[in-house]
Amino acid sequence: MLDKQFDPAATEPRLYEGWERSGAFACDPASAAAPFTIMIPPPNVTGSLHIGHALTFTLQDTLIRWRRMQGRDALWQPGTDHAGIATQMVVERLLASQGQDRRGMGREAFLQHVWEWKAQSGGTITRQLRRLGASLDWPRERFTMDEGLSAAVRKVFVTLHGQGLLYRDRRLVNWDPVFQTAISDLEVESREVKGNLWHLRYPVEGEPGRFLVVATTRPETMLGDTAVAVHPEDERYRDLVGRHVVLPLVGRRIPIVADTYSDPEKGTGAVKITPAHDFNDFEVGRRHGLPMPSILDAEGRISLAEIGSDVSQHDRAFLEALAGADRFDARKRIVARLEELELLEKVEPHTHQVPHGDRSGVPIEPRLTVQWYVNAEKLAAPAIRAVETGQTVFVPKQWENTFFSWLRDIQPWCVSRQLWWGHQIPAWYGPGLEENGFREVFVAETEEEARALLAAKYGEDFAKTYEFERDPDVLDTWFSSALWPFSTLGWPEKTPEVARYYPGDVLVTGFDIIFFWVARMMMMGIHFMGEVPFRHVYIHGLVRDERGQKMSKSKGNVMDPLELIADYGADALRFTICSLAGPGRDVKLGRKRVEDNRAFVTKVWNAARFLEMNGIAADADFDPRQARTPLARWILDAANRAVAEATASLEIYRFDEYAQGAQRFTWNTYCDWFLEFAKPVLNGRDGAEKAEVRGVAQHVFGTILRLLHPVMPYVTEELWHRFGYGAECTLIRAAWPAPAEVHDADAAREELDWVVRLIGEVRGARSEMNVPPSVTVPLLLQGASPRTLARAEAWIEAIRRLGRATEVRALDGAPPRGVAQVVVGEATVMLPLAEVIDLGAERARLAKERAKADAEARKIEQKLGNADFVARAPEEVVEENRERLEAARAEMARLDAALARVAG
RNA sequence: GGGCACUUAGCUCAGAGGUAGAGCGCCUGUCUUACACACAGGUGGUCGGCGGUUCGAUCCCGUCAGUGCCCACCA
Repeated sequence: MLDKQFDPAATEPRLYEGWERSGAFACDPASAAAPFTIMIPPPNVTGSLHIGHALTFTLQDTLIRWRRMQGRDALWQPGTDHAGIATQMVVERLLASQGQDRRGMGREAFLQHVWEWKAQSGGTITRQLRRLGASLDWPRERFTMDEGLSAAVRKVFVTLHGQGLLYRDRRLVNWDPVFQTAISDLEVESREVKGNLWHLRYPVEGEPGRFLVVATTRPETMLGDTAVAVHPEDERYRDLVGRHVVLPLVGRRIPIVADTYSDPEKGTGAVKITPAHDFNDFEVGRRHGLPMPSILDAEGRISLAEIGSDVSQHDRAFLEALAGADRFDARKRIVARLEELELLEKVEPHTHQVPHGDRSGVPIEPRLTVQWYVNAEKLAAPAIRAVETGQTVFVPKQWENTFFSWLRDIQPWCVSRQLWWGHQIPAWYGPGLEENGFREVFVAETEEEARALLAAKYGEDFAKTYEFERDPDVLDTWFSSALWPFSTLGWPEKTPEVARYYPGDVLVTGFDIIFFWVARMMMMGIHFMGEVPFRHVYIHGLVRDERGQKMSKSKGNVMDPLELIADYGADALRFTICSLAGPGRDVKLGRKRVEDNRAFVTKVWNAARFLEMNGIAADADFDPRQARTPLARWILDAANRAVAEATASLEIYRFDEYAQGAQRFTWNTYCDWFLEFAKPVLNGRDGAEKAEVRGVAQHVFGTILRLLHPVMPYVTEELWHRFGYGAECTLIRAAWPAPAEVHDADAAREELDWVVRLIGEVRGARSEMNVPPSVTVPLLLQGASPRTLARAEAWIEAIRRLGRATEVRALDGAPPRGVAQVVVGEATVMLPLAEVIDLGAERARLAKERAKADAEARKIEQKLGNADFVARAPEEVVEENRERLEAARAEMARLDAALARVAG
């Protein structure tokens, strides 16, 4: 016996273990079936499952389970990401709480700690993925810092370097003063900051009392100014071009240059140029051959190292006191000092966008350093073409615009990070200098190979004793993530997996990593594999709370998927997510929604209990083609259509349509109508009809279990076994339902439609008249055709039960006094309710029905009265309207007759 | 500043050039032997404004307004 309710907490983990143990998740490289591949977007190894994960992984699992049931050789590749900065940050914080710091312990000891942390907490997210029901091929799990994946990283680095697509350059980078590392453009986010615009007076050389006023939001950078730029056509400053100002505090003599970068509309029209601390200024500096002194160190503190060996530093005491000051502190002190010197013209409040490190949350500092860059422009071109030509298609399509807009204006990708946790750059420094003044470098996959290169240049003897210094930097985490679609399959080895599972079928992810990850996988995939990494990119929205607010810790509206699973079961959460996942829409998730959908899980469970109570179990011998009763043919036909719609929806990633459609069929069609129609038959005499209804009940229930399995795997799997459709944990590999051949489905549909309409009308009238269900009455048919009477006869038991009727028969003689009446097709159905109903209310009800029909008729009359419509609209549309008009008029006539009968 | 999306019932959202829909909420009945996490019925919308195309526009085009998001030189 099934328990009164499904118990997810007890059942789900048991089933998951069963699946995993039986190898149900495993792909089969030797299979003859067509592969279907999804690469998991690898979560941070030390992370834990949040609601956004629940969304993306539910969708992926739904696809994988569905394709697996379709007989595809499904691979959902699992794995985790080392997440350089994020992980290093976590471990550093942990160490700090123990009074330790990484610099104190050194690189090796620190990395030891990170690996320990990974060993300790790295299993969390994979455990949680299991709890969600994610059917990943676990034995294939990879980690971005596995030996294999690291080999792929080295191979790619060396290859790109050899191709000239990866190189060192000295230019401004986005420097994060907290983590003290370069970060890429993507790791920078603009935040609106309320600051000031300080107007500073720079004394014009040789003209005492004359000042050139510059406006700046960053007065502290003035120490590094090496020019002032004005627009070449700006009349106000024309005479100053070519002359100099004397930089206050520092005393440096700096030129006034003409450059179109200067915008006469902005500020004062004269802009100070600090090439080492501003991206635009850097370009101006390059154009004018300006010196580029850095005045801030790695931590964003004032450094005088490059400031003034060649200048007078006429405010030497102030500057020396300033050395080592934090940039924001320095800002205050410099402003105060300039004010003292009457060099501060004015201060205006100014709100502007300031780039911040996305992890550290502090303003980034442009900093002049040597870093490794990837020539992204070269790699981007084929990636753009692949999407233009449809080799990879985004769903929804509009995300392609986003993809294009970024790639078409892509900047060199800074891939080196001054961190310890990550793939250390495979480059070793030699004794010499290169032409550009950079240290001589040997790039190779191993130190031996690098040494061989060194030997080739300097001789064996030298190479034998030379102490190599390896580049201490590591690579951007996204460098290894970009290789994920093939590195996980064993590349650069020529494995069967690489041949079989690359390219993947679909990448499922959020729009927030289109640039970080999708675009880079496209670039690397095409470059190294010669083919796009995936055919489709399905982009889903964000999970928000029920009011549409972004979830955040500070708002306190964060939902924990594991808590929801604990409270309502994984099936309920998964179903909720799927049914809300419309294309291009955020998922607005509330606890109530999950609770509501738990009711659906329960509904399926209860349908099963009903079958069980009637002794109905799986019966493989039932043949839908032999079905002859209208009820069986009708539900088989409805199931066929439900399956076809579900399949079509999943094919176009309409998870919402799939989930809602499957739910509608299960609940409204199978439970509310089919099972109700089945009850009288099941309670009746044994015989062919009863046997067929029993057969079709189990058959369609089996279809429902399969239909729902991708989205609610647990409850369906449990019932699959309990009802004998298959052995334990085998639904996961059962075949996706195929349409059954149904004998004359149209006739069955037409017949059942009539029964449903009749019962619906009768229920509606009774309910509106407030007739209690305990009162049962005969249904008297007036004007019914012989066919209708025959149908009424055939369905008498269902009509009695669901329509609260005692009998159904043709009206003979005059209608009784005090009837409620409804019109169903050609017939008027009378319910003699003289004792119970209020005639006035019945009149009002009929009048309302009549008004509806009347309005409908008028609308169509007007349309048909329009000569243009009749002449120009397609004939079938005109004909359809004529038919509808006729039907509306006929209904009105019947309602008029009904009204006449109850006229007071 | 550039771009994308959205605006349909109280709420969350489907929708098709030709009869406006679902779930939730609300109201009314019902503990009808699978299910009150249920059953039955009902209320509720000039489909954001204004133009245009069309026999016909909620749908296509233009425009305006509002909302959200992404990108973009910290004067």
